[in-house]
Amino acid sequence: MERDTLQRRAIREALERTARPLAPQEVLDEATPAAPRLGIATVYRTLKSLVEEGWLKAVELPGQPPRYERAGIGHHHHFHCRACGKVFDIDGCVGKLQGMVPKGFVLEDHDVVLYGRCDACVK
Amino acid sequence: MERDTLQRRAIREALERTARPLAPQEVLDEATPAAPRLGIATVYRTLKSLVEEGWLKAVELPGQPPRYERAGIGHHHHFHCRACGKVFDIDGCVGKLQGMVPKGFVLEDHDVVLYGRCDACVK
DNA sequence: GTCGTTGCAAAGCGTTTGCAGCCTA
DNA sequence: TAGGCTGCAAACGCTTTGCAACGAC
Repeated sequence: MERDTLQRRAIREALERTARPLAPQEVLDEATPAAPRLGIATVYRTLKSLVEEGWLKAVELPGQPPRYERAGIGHHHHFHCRACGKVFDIDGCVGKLQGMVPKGFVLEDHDVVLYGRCDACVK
Repeated sequence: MERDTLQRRAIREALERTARPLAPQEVLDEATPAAPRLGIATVYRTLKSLVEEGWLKAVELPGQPPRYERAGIGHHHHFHCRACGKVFDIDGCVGKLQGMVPKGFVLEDHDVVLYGRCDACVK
């Protein structure tokens, strides 16, 4: 069913090697050295199947193309650098969200996205 | 410079009439009755200029097409109902965000999106 | 009459899909 | 060898742009 190919190995390794969420194009760039003729279509197909498999998680940010990171790293949020466009994982979580919900509404989940400059871009 | 045309009046009125953020296609649907030959290109162009003008604000939600709402209603966040898909404005704001930022990073802004069911869908 | 504005169609851009050939199991 | 996997190119959906006609001032 799930075959072990050079391309999938390269894509998985690219995602394991990088600690931050990657966009499809970034995955292609990271994986191409290990799988030279890799195409963007294969990246999209592989990312989709890895998400369905539960190995990957899609990270959706407002106004941004989806990015992907390894699943199972626990509840966290994201920091989006306005200078370089990279997305970083943020530990910790805000509180008092329940109090913001209007009467009669049921709160099930939440997203927090921080914007600014990463340490590399501040310099 | 800024001319007063039937199309712009129709688009502005559609956005004033509706209390929630509207997607471009929703704006077209709302404004077409008042401006019959209105095209989607004009909607995009007008929304863009209304944003630049400061009259409108783009509302970007993760994985969603951009929506637009009137600017100047103050800092707030959004509640996205998973049942009906509508987006509601939420007053109030979380705290302690600065403490979540990694060392060396500069925090400039943030987004909070709440997910759940609105009062109408809970019933 | 000038020139900003509009509608249409074509072009972009990121993502998905069809298909013939390739390669894993 | 069978059938899943891949690369290429075409198809897609949404947004932007080029252009000639239109209409506000």
